[in-house]
Amino acid sequence: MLKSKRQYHFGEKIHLVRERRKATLKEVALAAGVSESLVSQIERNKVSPSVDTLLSIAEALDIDLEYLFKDHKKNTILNIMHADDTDFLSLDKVLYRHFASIDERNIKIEALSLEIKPGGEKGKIEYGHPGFEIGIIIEGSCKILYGTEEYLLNEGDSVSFSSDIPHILKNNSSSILKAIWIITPPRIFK
Amino acid sequence: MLKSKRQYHFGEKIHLVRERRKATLKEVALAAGVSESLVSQIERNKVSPSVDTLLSIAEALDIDLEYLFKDHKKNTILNIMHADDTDFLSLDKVLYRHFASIDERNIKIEALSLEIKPGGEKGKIEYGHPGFEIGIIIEGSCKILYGTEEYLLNEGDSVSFSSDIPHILKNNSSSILKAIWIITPPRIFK
DNA sequence: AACAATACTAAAGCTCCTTAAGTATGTATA
DNA sequence: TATACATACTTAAGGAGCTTTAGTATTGTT
Repeated sequence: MLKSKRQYHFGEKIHLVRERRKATLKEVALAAGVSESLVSQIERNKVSPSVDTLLSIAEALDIDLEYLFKDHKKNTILNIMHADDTDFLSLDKVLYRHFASIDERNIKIEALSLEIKPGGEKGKIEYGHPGFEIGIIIEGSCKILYGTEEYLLNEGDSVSFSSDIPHILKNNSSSILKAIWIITPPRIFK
Repeated sequence: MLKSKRQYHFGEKIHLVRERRKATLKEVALAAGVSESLVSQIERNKVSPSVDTLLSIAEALDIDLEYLFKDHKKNTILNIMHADDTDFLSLDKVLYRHFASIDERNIKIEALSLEIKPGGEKGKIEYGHPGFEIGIIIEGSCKILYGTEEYLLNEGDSVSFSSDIPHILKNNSSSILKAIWIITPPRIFK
């Protein structure tokens, strides 16, 4: 039987994060409960660590697991979208306006502006979807139905929730509602 | 020396998926390139597999890594913060106002409102920090310095960037700047 | 009963992991 | 300058435990 080729390498990633955190091998080893030497060997891909070891180190360095396991080509640079050339999607009484989004390290976040005219609503009460959302009311007021609950939100209020419970945002007032919505993972725009 | 306590158990999850797929130990072992015996031991938590082994098996069974590693004690509920009882932090000419944040499934996101008075600035040009940010200008205008570059942002503009390059936000105008800022991982509030 | 198929167990081999010692660099002291 | 000391990381050898091979147990089929 031939030697097994190691498929997965985490060394560079761990080393990079450790450098950014300005942590020493000793510190990481202590926090992870393993030896300093082992961390060094792993960073240089001398060994393929056990799961327990890898996860302990990831925890010690506060590394997101998905970052470890996905190939990711970085070099994210600054990205500006000006107000007049943002994508937008208008349906019925709701205007979605796409802002910036993050799609790195498998962290996918989307921020968008949301305008709902009086009588309009966003979302469907029938089903939820996996993910999380944050909403910030910039102007106006609205009601949010979350599962069987119902809440009133006014200007300056914010809300965060797990999307897998059905949720719906209703503008029953007589003025327009403006809000910023943050969604992960992105759903509206691809 | 005492036995090391194993922190992470995947046995049940792997076993469950294998049953659902109606696959035998032998089939999985073959596809993963490991022995049948090993798969059996892992499913019964007799051993803590190496990363290579675990990932090979996960691949063979087409298991989503997130499913393997996340604790699913999900009971996130909706969380509302009203405008008048949000935390805030005021320093010099900058007002931070904490909004909602997400801290689930290893996704940590923080949204906050940012107000910078004329002449004020946020960030330090000396160093960056790991993470990503999204900014949306609600009112006013400002300049953003990113590495060696400099950009002008007006009302309605948005910006997204990797935080590990030094960045600074300056309000050189004569009116207040209001913005929504989204940060991951959170830094300002713990 | 005989046979095959699947799952589990025991012992031997191989890899990870630790301990201990080593190198390299920088800093302080005489 | 020389010496001593401290910090950060690497290397080597032995022990712990993952992994394989081989064998046993259980179940179902003809």
